Amino acid sequence: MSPKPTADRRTPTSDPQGVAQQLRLDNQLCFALYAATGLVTRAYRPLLEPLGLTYPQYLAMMALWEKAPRTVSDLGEALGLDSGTLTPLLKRMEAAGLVTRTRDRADERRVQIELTDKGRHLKDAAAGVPFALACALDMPGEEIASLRTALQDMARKLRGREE
Amino acid sequence: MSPKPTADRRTPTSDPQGVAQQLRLDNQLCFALYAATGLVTRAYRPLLEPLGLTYPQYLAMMALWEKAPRTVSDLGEALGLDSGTLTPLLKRMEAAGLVTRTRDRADERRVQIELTDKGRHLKDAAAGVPFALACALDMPGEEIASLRTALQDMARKLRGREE
DNA sequence: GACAATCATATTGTACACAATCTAATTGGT
DNA sequence: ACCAATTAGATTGTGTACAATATGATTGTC
Repeated sequence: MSPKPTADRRTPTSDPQGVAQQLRLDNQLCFALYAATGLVTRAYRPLLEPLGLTYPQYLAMMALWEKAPRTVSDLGEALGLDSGTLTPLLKRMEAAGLVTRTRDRADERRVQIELTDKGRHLKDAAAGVPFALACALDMPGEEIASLRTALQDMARKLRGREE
Repeated sequence: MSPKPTADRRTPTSDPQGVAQQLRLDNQLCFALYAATGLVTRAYRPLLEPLGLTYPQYLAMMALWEKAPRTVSDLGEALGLDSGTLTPLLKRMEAAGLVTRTRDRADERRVQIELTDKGRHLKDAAAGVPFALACALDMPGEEIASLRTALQDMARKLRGREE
């Protein structure tokens, strides 16, 4: 526990104060992000299970509640996912009776995703989810908002680099 | 573009200012987190590919560079992952020659994960990764640190609820 | 010392996630 | 009209991620 100058902890690489600290898990923003995402996903699970949704499906439904019908690629852009992820996800949601997938007559390459009545009505059942999760987070609203803004700013910077 | 009082945007459910706003993707901390994690993972990919590591494997290696040998469950606790995820991941890392997996003689239920020389030396090659990613983030160091702290605080609260 | 309970890991099944590739349809230039 | 380039989805293969279950070892109790 005492950080004495006696070198009782052998550092495999000669590294007084550089790389070893840089590569510590607890010092990584990326790991904090990774761990937080995993925990949030797990916090959603019991809330979404009664609705028959997984967490990515819930995000897709939110995107569709905002705007539907819309194409697969439009949805993919909103969620930051590609067709390899969305196609099977949407097929499962179609099998669950939440959405329909129909080819666009105007451009047969496009597939339009539309909500079914069941899918639309699920919004009412989902209305309590954000509040329930906010309770689980147990953070003041403004703290949540500032964290969200910081993450969105970071995302904007990363998005700018990839195009 | 003009937010006039004329109701030109029909809201499917009667919802003047409540659920529709709550369920908007852009208002969700969870989606900001989800999207940011995906983007960060993608930002790491080109940096880790030369090392032959995926992003979760890189996290596992960081945990092992800090402390090895350690058991699968110990590693799982550090990373927030269960054995169902770690076992195949560690087997791939074993196949890549980075770690060894050996049963503990004292308690045959345990599997000790140890770094190979190749795994240990990979640390030197990984030394530049955190800096390269910090450049990609293009954020002042103190902003990164405060974001990391905020995420760790949130994680602590979520972890407290599940035990 | 048998034996139930517990613990550590592995296995199985389902669900994301993405790179690479394929197919088919549209568009643009000639 | 033709053909190259582009675009939209689907498919395939690899790699996480977790719930549920199985297997085998250890511990506690009698």
